[in-house]
Amino acid sequence: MSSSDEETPLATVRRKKLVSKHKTSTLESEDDSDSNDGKIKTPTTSLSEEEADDVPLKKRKIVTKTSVKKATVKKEPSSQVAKAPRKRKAKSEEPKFKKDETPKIKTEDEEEEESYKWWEEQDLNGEVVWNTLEHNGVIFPPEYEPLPSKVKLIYDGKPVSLPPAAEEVAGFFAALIESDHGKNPVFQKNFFADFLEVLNENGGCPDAKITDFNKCDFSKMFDYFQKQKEEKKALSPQEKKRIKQEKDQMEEKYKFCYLNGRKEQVGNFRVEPPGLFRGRGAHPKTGKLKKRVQPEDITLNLSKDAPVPPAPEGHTWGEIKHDNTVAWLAMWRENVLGSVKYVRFAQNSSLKGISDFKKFEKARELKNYIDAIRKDYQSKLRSELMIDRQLSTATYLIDIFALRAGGEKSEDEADTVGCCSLRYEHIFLKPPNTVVFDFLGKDSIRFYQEVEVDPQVFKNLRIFKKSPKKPGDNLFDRIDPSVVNKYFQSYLPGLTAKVFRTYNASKTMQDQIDLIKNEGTVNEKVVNFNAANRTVATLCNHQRTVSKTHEAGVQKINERIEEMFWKKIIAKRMILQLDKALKKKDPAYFREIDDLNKETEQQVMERFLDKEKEKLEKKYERDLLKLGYEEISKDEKKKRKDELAAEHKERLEKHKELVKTTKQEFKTQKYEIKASQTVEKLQQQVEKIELRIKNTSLQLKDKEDNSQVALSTSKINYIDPRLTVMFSKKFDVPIEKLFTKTLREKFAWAIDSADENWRLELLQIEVAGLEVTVGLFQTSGEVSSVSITSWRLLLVLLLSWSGLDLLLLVLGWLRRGSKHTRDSGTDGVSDSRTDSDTSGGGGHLREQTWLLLLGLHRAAVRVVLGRCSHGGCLSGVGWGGSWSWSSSG
DNA sequence: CTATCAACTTAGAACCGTAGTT
DNA sequence: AACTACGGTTCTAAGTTGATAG
Repeated sequence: MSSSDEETPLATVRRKKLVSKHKTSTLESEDDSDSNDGKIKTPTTSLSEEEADDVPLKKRKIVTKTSVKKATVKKEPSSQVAKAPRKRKAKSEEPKFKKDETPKIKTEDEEEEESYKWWEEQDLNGEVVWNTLEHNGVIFPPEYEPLPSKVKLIYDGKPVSLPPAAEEVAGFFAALIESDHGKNPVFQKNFFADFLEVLNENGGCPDAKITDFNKCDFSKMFDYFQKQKEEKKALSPQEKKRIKQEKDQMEEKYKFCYLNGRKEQVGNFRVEPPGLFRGRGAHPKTGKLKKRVQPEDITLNLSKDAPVPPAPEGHTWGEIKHDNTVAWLAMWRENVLGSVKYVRFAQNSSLKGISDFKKFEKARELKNYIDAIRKDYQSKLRSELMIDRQLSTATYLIDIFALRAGGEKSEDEADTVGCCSLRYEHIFLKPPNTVVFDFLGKDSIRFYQEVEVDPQVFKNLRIFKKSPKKPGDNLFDRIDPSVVNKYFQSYLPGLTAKVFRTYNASKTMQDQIDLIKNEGTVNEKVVNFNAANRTVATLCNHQRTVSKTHEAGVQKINERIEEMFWKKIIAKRMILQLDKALKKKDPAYFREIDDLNKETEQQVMERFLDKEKEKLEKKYERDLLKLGYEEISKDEKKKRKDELAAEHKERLEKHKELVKTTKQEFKTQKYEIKASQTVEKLQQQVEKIELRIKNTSLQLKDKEDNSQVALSTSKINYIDPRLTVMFSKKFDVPIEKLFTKTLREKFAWAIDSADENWRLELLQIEVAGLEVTVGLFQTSGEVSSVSITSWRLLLVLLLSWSGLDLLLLVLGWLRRGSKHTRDSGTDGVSDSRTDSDTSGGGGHLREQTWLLLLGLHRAAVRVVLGRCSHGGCLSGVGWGGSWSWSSSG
């Protein structure tokens, strides 16, 4: 599994191994034959792992890691100063500034920051992420306010006093007693242990010796919190508004920072308040106390010459840093897991935008390599080297089923897995080639899929499960994410497992959008868009727990549908009652009357009547309550009260009447028909009801479809936003219907730069009868200095270029992104940039220069495309990944 | 090497405000 | 006009990844 193996041709590797050792990690190639698939011929099989040095990465989980690293909250800031920077590029502690840029900070009234378009900038690469950074630090949560003395924890039946610090912790739990966390035994145990610790550190409980969780009754505290919530809710709108305004005002200055002199938003400027750690799934540490973060725990990161924001009264900051190679403003170490928490820039900041853009460009680039990668892993599936089999099989799973990489996890985390950490028990093999995946992935979300796989993948999985492997053992014992990623990088620098998820998600979305017909109302188009979105979410296994109210909601809708159907039937019966002859004329129309059986009808009827009555009662209650708030004399109140009561009584009488007639009608099937209800009117009514049933059913289906699938995660993280923008423009759906305000801000770069023809594909053109796909690359200095003056293909040059034998250099002007076209290259580069000027979309791309580089290499064509933006470059892609491409012609 | 860690992205739950009913 | 279901926002946990320490 050493990387040198990968570099060397297989045969060589094998020979080497065979020489050095009798048993190797090779597979007999015969095992590919159908007759003994999965079985290894030689008894001294390479697969056996009695071979201690036959490189299984490690024996899973058996060795307990000395997890004694014990999340120490370091009290000494200096211990951290000592820590060397972990990035190679940050070798020197000195902040790096681009030579010609002097840090300067713009004054506030130069408010042009709104329109800053980083995507028109030249150089988005490089290790320095900021040149100047100024900010106001962080907001701390309010100090704890002890509960009123009457609100107490009940221990063993008696109210007891607690020192404020312990009371606070008890309160954290009390607030959760009704939730799933509060009922979770692990949560309870962890909470109680930490609670006791805090209690004892603070002098203990004066009234009782608290030792038993089960003797604790938190309900009084819980009730108090509930009451407080209600009081807050009951405040007048003006009061609420005032409070909010005050809060906003005090937070205002923390919301923004100055990044390279431009005002940009800060993301999470509030320090996380203390509380109980809410680990997901079966997390061993769930319920542990997350301690209050002090200013002394916090490291600030800002420009050397930026003013250091004052620490809260009586406090000092833990440390002040000036590291401009990282993108955080403040950090602290959290005590439960010992991990670091950062204060970062907001999603709409340029820095976030840049890395988002790069992410999607990288995924787009993968498109040019995916065929080769697939071809490669297909053949590697039969490799004689165990590591190659595992590598190719893992790649298959990552590519086809969008699995995550699956890094190893420690004992004190929830037991969840991804591709490389899949274990024996996570897959079931059903011959001939069906695999059932059943495991918990990130956030303990279940991944369950029964799928058919490539026969060779099936064979390999069977080999990976072969005895003596048993439950608990890793399926992939010779690879881990770093091995897999290294393998990916041999195709394309920067290619990692997660890029596959991004790529496949965006590709799926584009394919789905391509299937949508441009017709119907805007709302219908949005529904179609969401359906496409949903296929992506399903691919990525983005789930949400079915809300507690879901079941009830569905039932409610179903009941509504039943009720509508019932009313429809009644209308039809009335029609017949008015004109019996109609039944003969149109029997189909009346057939469904028989679909409603007696029992169901009675149920529906009774439910309807009950509901009606309930409505009356509710209204009465509300009216009384409202009366209570009114500021009028007592006498007046009494009078009104009596009036309401009388009114209510009257309504109840009416209802009784309704009950009687309805039941009568049900029994006799004879209906009281008002004069206004003619056959025609009734038929109209039926139509109306039918439409309502249809709509409600659609709504129900949507609700069901969306109940378990979360669309937002894929929309935010996986689907190239330019696809959404393309959809918006092509289908004339306002972008507001597809992106919320925050998403529009986050994806401003996409909204600005994509048009209705935007595609993931990077230009297809035809050169000398060869159809070629052209990819993106990063321009080097020489190329970016080429200037171009026409939008048509300008020149075709033959020149030699670093590493490529022959190069066909095509320079062209392209209008806004590449256009996908199969039959004609020049079309792809075509005209119509005039209308883009009026569209107001993004004029800047007019300036954009496209550079196409086609490398001709023997019968194959090496293809690269450079895209330079006015002398600068947008993409972050290097040369290294160019590869042979056989023409489709 | 291997284990660990910093720094970043991705994730669902909780919370909150409001649009769309009834 | 009140209520409530819902969408949107906030919060913070849980991943990935590549560098580095030992």
